[in-house]
Amino acid sequence: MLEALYLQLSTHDDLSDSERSLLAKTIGSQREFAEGEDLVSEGSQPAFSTLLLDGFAARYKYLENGSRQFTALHIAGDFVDLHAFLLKTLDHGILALSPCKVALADHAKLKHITEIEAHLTRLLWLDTLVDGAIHREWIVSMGRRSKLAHLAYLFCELFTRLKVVQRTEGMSFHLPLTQAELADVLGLSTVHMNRVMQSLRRSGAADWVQHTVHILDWNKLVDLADFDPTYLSLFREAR
Amino acid sequence: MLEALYLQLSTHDDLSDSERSLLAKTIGSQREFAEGEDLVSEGSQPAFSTLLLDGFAARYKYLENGSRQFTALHIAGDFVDLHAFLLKTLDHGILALSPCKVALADHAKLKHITEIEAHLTRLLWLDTLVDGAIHREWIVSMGRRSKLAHLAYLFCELFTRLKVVQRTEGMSFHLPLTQAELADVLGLSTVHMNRVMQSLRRSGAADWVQHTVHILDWNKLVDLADFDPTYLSLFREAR
DNA sequence: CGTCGGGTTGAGTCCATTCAACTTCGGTGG
DNA sequence: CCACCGAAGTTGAATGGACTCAACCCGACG
Repeated sequence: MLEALYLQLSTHDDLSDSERSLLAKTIGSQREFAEGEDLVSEGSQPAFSTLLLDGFAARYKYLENGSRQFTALHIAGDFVDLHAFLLKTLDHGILALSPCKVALADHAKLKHITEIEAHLTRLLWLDTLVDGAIHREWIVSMGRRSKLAHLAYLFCELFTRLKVVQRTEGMSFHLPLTQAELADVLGLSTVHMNRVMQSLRRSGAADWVQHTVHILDWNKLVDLADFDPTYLSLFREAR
Repeated sequence: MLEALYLQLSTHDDLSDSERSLLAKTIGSQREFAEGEDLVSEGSQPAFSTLLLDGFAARYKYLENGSRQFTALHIAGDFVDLHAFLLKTLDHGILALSPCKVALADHAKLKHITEIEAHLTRLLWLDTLVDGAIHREWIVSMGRRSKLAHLAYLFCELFTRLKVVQRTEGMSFHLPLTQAELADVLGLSTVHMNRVMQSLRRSGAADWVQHTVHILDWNKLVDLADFDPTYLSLFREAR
């Protein structure tokens, strides 16, 4: 059940059997959410953190004027609100973009891990640090990349992350969003999102049909995006 | 010497004397950097983390086309690359925007803290989580706020953070950047940065002369920015 | 006194937005 | 069975925002 989490953590460093079983004991009840439901709502102070077992979810924030911005996309194996364990109050909501299966980890048990298992604590900490590294890349994309490059970058990142948790098929992956939702990732209007997508299609680097992204020319896509996966820390090292 | 760090950490939760002295023992040599120098260079694998004691610094990333984006601004008391302790390889550089005084914390000693002091570990972890929360707000600003609102937001954030470490004077604070550097924060051209700044001045909410920001009407600035400081976790709570 | 970095201004172009219309497709009820 | 409906995608036209390029101002400094 926790395979995807194990895959993610063990990409960064060795994960011992005792650590795996401690994690398993920390994870409590399982739950399912329908597409469009909030996994966690804005401003809440949950007593547990949510581990995404399957599906796609997004962190979002609404502004006064009603516009919405996604600040992160989450996939299987992501601890979508591990940070709430210490932040206490969640400053954003988390939305299921597809049907989602999740498991809940009690904050008290997470705290217990920090008391007795320093190495596992560091791995969980690292998990939130990679999250931050992804945020930084998004900032770079929004500030200085062209919209086409930003989109290409997003596809590179998602493909790389999904591959870690074995959710790719060849050079394709499932991406069950609408163009309007993607627009809220890139900070675009839906109309322009549509045009940027057409421009990516015309480039021949990738395509997106029936909720599936097909990468037609990886090198071209990486080149368009100026993509460098270093920030994902995908190498095993003592932490 | 570590006053600013203590001020920041104790904003989130009580910081005991023994924790303070452990931190003090962790911090090694002090160093000074001139404006324009790199505190840490991109792609490096430092064996220590850098605590900013005084001055302004920025994390930056260059793209292939030569454009630059700042992904964070750092002030006194910020552990500018605490995350490098676990990420190992730094995916970005850190630049001194003013003369900077820093202190270095050996990674081995930080690791030692995680082995013996769970509560302090959580506070340091939290420090990096607040960092992430700030990133998220920047993403929202870049994606969905108007440029004027984005600038107003930045001033609100900086004022709030600087107040914690007692670097404000009344409703003013020192901000030793050029407009070109601010443009690299907001993701704008220098020309447009200049025009947005004029627009902010005309609004009467704030002004920026001789490297000093004067907040003339806090409520109006907050309103322009749609600013809510929750994400900075500025309340003391058991963590 | 000349130079240089930083700030400011104007003009022209291109990018992204809004608004509105139209298509396609799957679902649903008469 | 098919007519209708709504959600998602696509297109066109007009507006306004942001960029580039270029010029110019100004104060600090050698």
